[in-house]
Amino acid sequence: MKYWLMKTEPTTYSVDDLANESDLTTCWEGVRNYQARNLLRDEIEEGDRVLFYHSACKTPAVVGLATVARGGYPDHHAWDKKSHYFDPKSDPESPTWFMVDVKLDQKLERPVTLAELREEATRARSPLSDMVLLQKGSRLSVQPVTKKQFDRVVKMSQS
DNA sequence: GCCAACGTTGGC
DNA sequence: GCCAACGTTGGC
Repeated sequence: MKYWLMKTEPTTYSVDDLANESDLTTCWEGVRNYQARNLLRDEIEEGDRVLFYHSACKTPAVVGLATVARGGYPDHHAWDKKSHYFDPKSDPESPTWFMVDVKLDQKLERPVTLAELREEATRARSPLSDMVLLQKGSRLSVQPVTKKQFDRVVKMSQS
């Protein structure tokens, strides 16, 4: 099992939106970055765990835990001309873009803010010290986290 | 709203 | 293949 962090802008799609889905599940469509695409297509599998992160908002934070409900499959929005995510270069015969399904396990009791993550990362031997999210210039919308990082973030949400 | 960092595009 | 211009991300 692997661990990931997925970013979403809450004004576009928030953890509450996911909580309001009838089956607590949504497809993670619209990723249009090749590095993230490769993860979605090749690495992310059913059962993997996800930190659900709110970005580009007043208080960026990990706000929920989710599980991958379906591994990588073609993002059909790419060839829907009416979709915001339409991409004329993506061919249904050989899809360019992929997505996964994620299911919400729980909203965190307490969001773990980016500021707290940064602070924790400065502590000696913190598992967060090499967290991708905290690296300068990092803006991958789907990124790997280690089990230790995942567990630490969960623990921070409980204290 | 600003701006640094990064990714993509396209002329050459 | 280089690189300038442009677009996007996302913290602050």
